[in-house]
Amino acid sequence: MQILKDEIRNKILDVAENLFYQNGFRDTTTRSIANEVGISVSNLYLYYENKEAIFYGVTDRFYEYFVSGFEAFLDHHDKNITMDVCISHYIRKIISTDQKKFVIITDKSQGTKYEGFKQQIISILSNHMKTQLNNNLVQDELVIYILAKNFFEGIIEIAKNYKNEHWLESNINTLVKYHMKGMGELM
Amino acid sequence: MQILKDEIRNKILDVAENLFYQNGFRDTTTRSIANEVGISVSNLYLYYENKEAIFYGVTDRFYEYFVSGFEAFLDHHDKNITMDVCISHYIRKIISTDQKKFVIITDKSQGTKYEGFKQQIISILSNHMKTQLNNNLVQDELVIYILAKNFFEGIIEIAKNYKNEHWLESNINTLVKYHMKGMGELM
Amino acid sequence: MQILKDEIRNKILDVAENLFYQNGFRDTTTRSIANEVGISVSNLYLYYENKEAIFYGVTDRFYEYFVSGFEAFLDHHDKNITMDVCISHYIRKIISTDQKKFVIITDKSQGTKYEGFKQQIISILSNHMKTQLNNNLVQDELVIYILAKNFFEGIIEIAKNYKNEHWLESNINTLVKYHMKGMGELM
Amino acid sequence: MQILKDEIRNKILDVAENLFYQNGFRDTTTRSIANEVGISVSNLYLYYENKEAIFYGVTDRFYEYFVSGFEAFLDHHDKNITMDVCISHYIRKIISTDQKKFVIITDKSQGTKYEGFKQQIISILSNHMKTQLNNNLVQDELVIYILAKNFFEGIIEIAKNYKNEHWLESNINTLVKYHMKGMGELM
DNA sequence: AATGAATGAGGCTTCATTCAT
DNA sequence: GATGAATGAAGCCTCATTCAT
Repeated sequence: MQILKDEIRNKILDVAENLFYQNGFRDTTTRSIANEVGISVSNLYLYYENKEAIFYGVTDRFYEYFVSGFEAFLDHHDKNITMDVCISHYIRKIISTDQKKFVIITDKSQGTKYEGFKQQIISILSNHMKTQLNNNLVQDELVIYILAKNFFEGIIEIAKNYKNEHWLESNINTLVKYHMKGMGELM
Repeated sequence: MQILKDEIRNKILDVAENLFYQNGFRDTTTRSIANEVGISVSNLYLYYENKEAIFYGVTDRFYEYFVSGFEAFLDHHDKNITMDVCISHYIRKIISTDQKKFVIITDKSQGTKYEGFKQQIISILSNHMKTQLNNNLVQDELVIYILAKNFFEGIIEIAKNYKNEHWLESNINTLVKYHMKGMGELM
Repeated sequence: MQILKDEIRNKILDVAENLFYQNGFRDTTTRSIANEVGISVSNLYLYYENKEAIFYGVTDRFYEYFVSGFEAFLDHHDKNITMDVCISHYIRKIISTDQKKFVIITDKSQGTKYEGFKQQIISILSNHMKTQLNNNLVQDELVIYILAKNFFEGIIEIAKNYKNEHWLESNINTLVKYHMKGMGELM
Repeated sequence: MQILKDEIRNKILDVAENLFYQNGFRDTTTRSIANEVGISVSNLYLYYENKEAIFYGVTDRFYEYFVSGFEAFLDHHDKNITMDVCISHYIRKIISTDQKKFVIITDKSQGTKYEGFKQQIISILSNHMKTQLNNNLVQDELVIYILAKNFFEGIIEIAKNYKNEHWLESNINTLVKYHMKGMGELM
C-alpha cells in the first residue's frame, strides 16, 4: 500500500507543478488538481494538509537546493573561471533540471510564503553587483537594483521558453554578455 | 449641487489606484476599496457601475494619453535628437505625471481589458529593435524580446520608485545608456 | 406650492401606471419611476410611503369602482336587456376608461395585496355561471371555472390590445357570443 | 457509489419543480430551494451548475417530449379520427404524466430559454385555427388569437387541477367540445 | 420640499476545507 | 485509504428604503 500511496503523492506533485506553472498558486483550484490526478478532492487532503502544503511539496526541496547553490555561488566563486562563465553554469544547471519549479517559485507564488522570494534574490544580486562596481558614478542604487532585476527576469523568461541544452546555453550566454557589456557602462 | 460628491468619487479612485497598484485588479476586492474609503460596498455602486468601471476610472484617460504619445514616438522621432534622448523624454513625461497608473495598466490589469497591454508594448518594442539590429548574429528572437522586456520593466521599476524630476532623468538616462551599450554587443 | 405638489403626485402615478403596465409590480424599480418622472428617488418617498403605496395610488380607486360595478352587475342586471349585452356594456366601460389599470390589477399585481384579485373575480364569475346553468350534466365544477377564467382572460387580452371604441365593441361582442354559444354546449 | 446522491438530486428537482410551479423561475431563490431540500445553498451547486441548470433539469426532457408530440400532432393527424379526439388524446398524455412541468414551461419560465414558449405554441395554434376557419367574418385576428390562448390556458388550468385519468378525459372533452361549438359561431 | 448620499438585506456563485461513511 | 457529500466564508452586484442637509 505504501507504493500506491507514494505513486499518488507524486502524481499530485506532478499535476500541481504543471498547474501552478500554468496558472499560478492563486488561480489553481484544488478541484482542478484532483480532477487531473483522477482522485477526489477530499483525498487530496489525506496527502497534503492544504493547498499551500501541495505548493511546498512541489517547491520546498528545490528551494533548499536553489538557495544553497546560490549562496555557494556568492561566497566563493572559483577564481579560475570568470564570473560570467560561473553564472552561466549555475543557471543552466538549475533550469535544465528544474525549469518549472524555478518559474513557479519566482513568478507564480503569490499567496504563499515564497511570495517575496524573487525580490530577495534580486536584492542579493543587486548588493553583490554593487560590491563589484566602484559605483561612485552611480547616483542611485536603484539603477543597479533594476539591472539585477532585469537580469534575473531575463533568466526567468528564458526558463519559461526552455527548449534544450544547446538553446539554453546560447541564450544565457547572450544574456550574460549583454549585461556584462551594459555594466561596463556603469563603471 | 453636483450629481455625485466629487470628493468621494475621487477618493474612491485614489484608494482604488493604491489598492490596484498593490494587489492588482483581481485581488482587490470591492470590500477593501469601500472599507478604506470609509463607505459601504453598495455605496460604491452609486459612483461606479462595477469594479471594472472603477478600474477604468483610474486608467482610461491615462491609456489614451500613453498610447497617443507612444505612437507619436514610433512614427516620427525627431531626427535632430538621438533616439535615446527621445525615449528618455517621452518616458519621463509619462512617469512624472502618472507613475502608478503606468504600473497598474501594464502590470496589474489581469481581468480587465488591459490584460494584454504590456505584452503588446513589449512586442512592438521588440520588433522595433529587430529592425535596428542586423541580427544575423542573434540565434533566437527570444533574446531580443527579453531585452525589450527588460528595458520596459526597468522603466516600470523606475516608475515604482519615482522621487523627483532630477532623480528620474538621471536614472532613465543610465538605464537607456546601459541598454544601448548592451545592444552594441548583439550587432 | 400645493399645485406643484399635486402635479408631481399625479405624474408619479402616471409614470408608475405605465411602468407597472409594462413590467409588473415586481419588475418595476423605484429608480425607474423616479427617473422617468424626473425627480430623485428619495423624493418619491415624500409622496408615497413605499413602492406598494404607489401601486395602490394607481389602483385603489379603480378597484373600488370596478368592484362596485361588478357587484351591481351580479345583483340586479336589467331584465330588459339580455345578459350578454349587459356584460358587454359593463366591460366596455371599464376598458375604455381604465384599460391599463384593469390590466395592472388583474395581471401585473404580483407582490401586492391584489395578487389574488383575478382569481377572486374568476371564482365569482364561475359561481354565477353555475347558477345560470342547470349543470347536472357537468361532472366537475372545474370546467365552469375554466370557462370563466377563459372568458375573463380573454377580456384582459382584449384590454391589452385596446385600440378604440369600435374595435373594442366588436371584439368583446365576438368573445361574448363565442362563450355564449360554447356554454350552450354545457346545458 | 453513484457520483452524486440520486436521492438528493431528485429531491432538488422535486422541490424546485414545486417552487417554480408556485413562484416561477425569477421569484424562486436558490435559498428557498436549498432550505426546503434541507441542504446549504452552496451544496446545491454540487448537483447543478446554477439556478438555470436546475430549471432545465426539471424541464428539458419534458420539452423534447412535448415538442415532438406537438409537431406530430400538427403534421399528420390521423384522418380516421376527428381533430377533437386527436387533440384530446395528445393533451391527456401530456398532462397525466407531467402536469406541473407543463405549467412551468409554459407559464413560469420568465428568465429562462423557455420564456417565449407559450407564446409560440399559442401563435401556432392560432395560425392553425385561422386556416380552419373561412374567417371573412372575423374582423380582427386578435379574437382568434384570444381563443387559441383561451383554449391553451384552459388546458393549463386543467393541468393544474389534474386528479385522475377519467376526470381528465371528461374535462378535456368538455373543454374541446365547448371551443368547437364556440368556433362554429365564428364561421 | 428636494435631493445627494448612504446602506442593509438579499441574490447568485466559487472555493478551500471538513465530515461521515 | 477513499470519497461522496456538505458547508461557511467570501466575492460581486441590485434594490427598496432612510438619512442629512
